[in-house]
Amino acid sequence: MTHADRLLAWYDRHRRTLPWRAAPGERTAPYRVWLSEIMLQQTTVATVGEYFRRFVERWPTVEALAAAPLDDVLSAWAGLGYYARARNLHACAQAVSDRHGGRFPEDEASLLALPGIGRYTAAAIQAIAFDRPASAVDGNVERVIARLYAIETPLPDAKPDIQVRAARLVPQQRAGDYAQAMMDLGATVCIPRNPRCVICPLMQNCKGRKLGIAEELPRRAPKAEKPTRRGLAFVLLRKDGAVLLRKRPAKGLLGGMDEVPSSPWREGPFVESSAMSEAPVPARWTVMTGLVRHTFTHFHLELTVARAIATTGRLAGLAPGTSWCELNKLDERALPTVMRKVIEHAVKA
DNA sequence: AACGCGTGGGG
DNA sequence: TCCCCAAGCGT
Repeated sequence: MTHADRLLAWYDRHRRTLPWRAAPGERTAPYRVWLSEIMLQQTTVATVGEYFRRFVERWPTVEALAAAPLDDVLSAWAGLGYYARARNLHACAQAVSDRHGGRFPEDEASLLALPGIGRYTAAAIQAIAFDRPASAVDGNVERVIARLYAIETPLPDAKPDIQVRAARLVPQQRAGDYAQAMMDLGATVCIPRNPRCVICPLMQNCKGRKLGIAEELPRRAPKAEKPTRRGLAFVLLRKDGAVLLRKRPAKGLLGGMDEVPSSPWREGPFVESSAMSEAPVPARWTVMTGLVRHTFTHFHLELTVARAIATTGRLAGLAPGTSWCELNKLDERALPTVMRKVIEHAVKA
């Protein structure tokens, strides 16, 4: 019995039902495979579920998604993080509609040419949507392979070796099930801490287990410490319960998303009086007690929050790119989580 | 080829 | 409270 046979037999018994997963023996439509894979990049299954359902209900086809305004896509994506994914998702939908007549290509080169589709996602789409024997190596598979072969080289240096070994195991038959089985194994059995080796279908083959070092693998290069940036966020409220928002630049951190105005976020000591000079409008700003803390990929953020009530006279001439949004309609806006926390902090206190 | 890029849950 | 890390990609 080969590695793939053992894994597929396990998968047939333990296959999970997921929103994007077709019934046994059937294929998920390429649009759904693609959409779920983009959402699942660096994001947990539990988080993605509801977003996936909302997206496919609102945009049932790639052409519908391509026809949507980018801002609608960003709003629907709000909270999922890594917002470049949403921008690329939209661009990719348009490319598939325009270049490929609304059908996803099956070959690796064409897939890799689409925005937001890299090595892993191209392989996952080939395998899951088209049952082609492509090797999809994500973080789960890296862990499984590193343990299976007791690869002691730390990531990311071990990646080429892992890629080669993973590719050698891919079966010609049931490639889609195999790809999902490897990821499921990593997500439910060969987990980062306290791996459940005793129920693992590959236990007999696992060199890491034999050596007693499975849980320590994969080793990783030490990561850099995160600096802390600080700033002052301005929540301007209208008496009827609306808040002033502005649009962030199209690229970079939270690119294309909405935010409340704020002073620049900088490392080092926070000087409230100088930050206050960045206020979007002259008003009686009240500095709230407490801080809003948020951690991004590469830095911690501590925002002090100032609040003011807008007087009707100065509402008209606000800077371009700014707009009012009623507090009960914030869900419809492209507000990242950090900004929801800021507004909540300002309103509830 | 490093680095920039979000967020939430678990230990 | 903190650290880890998750179905990675673009530059």
